[in-house]
Amino acid sequence: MADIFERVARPRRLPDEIASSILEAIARGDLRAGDRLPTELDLSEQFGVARTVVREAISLLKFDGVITARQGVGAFVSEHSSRQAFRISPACFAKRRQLVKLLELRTSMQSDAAAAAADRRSADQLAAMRAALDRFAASMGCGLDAAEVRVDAEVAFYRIIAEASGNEFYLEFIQMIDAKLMENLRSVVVKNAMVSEIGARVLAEHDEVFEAIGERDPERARTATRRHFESAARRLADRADFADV
Amino acid sequence: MADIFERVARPRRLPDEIASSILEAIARGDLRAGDRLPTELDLSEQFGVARTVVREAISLLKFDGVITARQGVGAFVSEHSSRQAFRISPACFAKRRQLVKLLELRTSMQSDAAAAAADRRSADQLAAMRAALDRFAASMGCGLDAAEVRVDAEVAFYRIIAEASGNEFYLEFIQMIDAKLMENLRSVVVKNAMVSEIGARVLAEHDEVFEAIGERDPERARTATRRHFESAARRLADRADFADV
DNA sequence: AAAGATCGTATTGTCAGACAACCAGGATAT
DNA sequence: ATATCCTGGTTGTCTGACAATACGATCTTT
Repeated sequence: MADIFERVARPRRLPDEIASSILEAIARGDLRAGDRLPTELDLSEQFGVARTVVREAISLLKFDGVITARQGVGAFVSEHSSRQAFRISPACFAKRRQLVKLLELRTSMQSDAAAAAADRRSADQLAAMRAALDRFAASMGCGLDAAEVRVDAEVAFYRIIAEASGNEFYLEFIQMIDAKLMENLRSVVVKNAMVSEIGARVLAEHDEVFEAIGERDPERARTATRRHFESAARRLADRADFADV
Repeated sequence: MADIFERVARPRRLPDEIASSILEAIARGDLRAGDRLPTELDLSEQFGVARTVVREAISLLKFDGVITARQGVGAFVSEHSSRQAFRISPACFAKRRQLVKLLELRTSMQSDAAAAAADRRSADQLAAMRAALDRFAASMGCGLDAAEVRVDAEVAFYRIIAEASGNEFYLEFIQMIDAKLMENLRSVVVKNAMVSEIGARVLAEHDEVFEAIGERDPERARTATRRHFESAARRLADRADFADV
C-alpha cells in the first residue's frame, strides 16, 4: 500500500516563487505593515519577468489579505489582523523550534476534537476507530512494512476522531497540518514505530483515548489524547535531527 | 478610540470573485477531487472575462493547494489533504451552526494558549494583562462608549495571553479568527457588554484566568479560559439572530 | 488670497493576442 | 509489433494596449 517512489518535485511556477519571495520580505521585516510595494512594473523588472506574472503573485497575497491594492495608488502591506488565511511556510518544518510549536498546536486541536467526539460520536464512528486500532495492533511486527501500516492506522484513528467531533473545522485543520507534518517527518515516525517497546506503550495510549470516547467521557478523552501527543512529540523531537535554529 | 464610520466596501476584484465561485463549486460537490476543470479559455468565456483574470483566479487556488495544474494537460481538483492554507469562507459567519463551531475552535486555541502562557509568560506580559483587565474594570459604565472600550480591552487581554504563550502560531490563528468574528459580531458583543449584571460576572471570569497565569498554574488557566469562552459563546448564540440554517 | 474646478500623470485592473513548454494520443516508419 | 514522429490541445509566459481610479498641480473664479 505504501508508495515506493517519492513524487517528483515539479518545477515551481514563477508567480508562486515571487509570492513566497515577497512573503519572506514581510516575515524578515524588510516590508512592514503600511509600507508600499514597488509598482508592478518595477517588480517585473526587478524579478525579470512579465507584469502578468507579478500580477498573479500579488493577486495571491491580496486573496490572503497580506497586501491591499488600491487602483491608481499602489499596493500596501496590510495590518496583520486582516489576514484571511492561516498558512504555514514550509521552512517552519525544517527548524526544530518551529516544529515543536506546530506539534503543540496539533495537540490542542486533536485533544479538543477528541473531547467533542466523546460527546457526539456515532456508533459507526466508534466502530471505525476500533477498526483502525485493530489494524494498528495487528501489525505489531518490527519490519518496515508493518511499521508503515501501523503509522497509517494511527493517522487514520485520529482522523476519524476529528471527523466524529462534528466540527468540520477541526478536521480540516488537522488534515492540513498532518499532511505537512507527514511530508517532513514520515521517515522519523516510521523509524520510531519500529521500536517494539514503544509500540506497546503507544497502543495503550491509543486505547485509553478510545475507551474514553466509548464511555462518552470528554475530560478523559481530552487528557488521554494530550498525554499521547505530548509523549509522541517528545519522542520525535529527541530523534529527529534538524538544523537546530 | 472606536471608529465612527464603517470602512466603505471596495468593489471586489474579478479574480477573487471567480476563485470564490470555483471554491463554492468544490464545496457544493459539483467538482470533486480528481475532476478536471474546464480549460482556461472555456472558463474565460463562461465567466465573460479575459483569460488573464481566470489565470489569476486559478493561480490563487493553486497556491492554496486546492487545485493542481499540469502544463499541457489541464487543471484538476486536488485531494483534500494537499491543502496548503486554512481559510474560512465568509459565509460561515452568517450561519449560527457554523459560527458555534468557529467559537468552539477559538475556545480550544485560546485555552491551550493560556495554559502555555501560564508556563512561559514574562513579568512584563503579566503586567500587560493586568493593565488590560484594569481598563476593562475601569469602564464599568453602561454607556455605549464604555462598552466599546470594554470589548477592546477584553480582546486585548486575550491577545496578550496568546502572545505570552510563546507560540506564535496560536497568536496568528487567534488574530485571524478574532478579526473575522469581530467583523461579524461586534455589535452583538457590544450590546451584551452593556448589560451590567453580565459585566460583573465576566470580570470575575477574566480575573480567574489572570490569577491562574499569575500563579503559573496551566491546568487552572486552561479550564478558566474554557469556562469563560463557553459561557460567552452561550450568551452570543442566544442573542444573535441568524438565518438559522 | 482662498476656494473650487480642471487636467495630467502614475498606478492598478482588464483585455487581446502571441508564442513557448509540455503532454497525450494517433499516424507513420521500421 | 515496436519505436518514432507528428499534431493538436492546454497551461505558462510575454507583450502591448486601454480602462478605471486616485493624487497632485495648475488654472479659474470669487
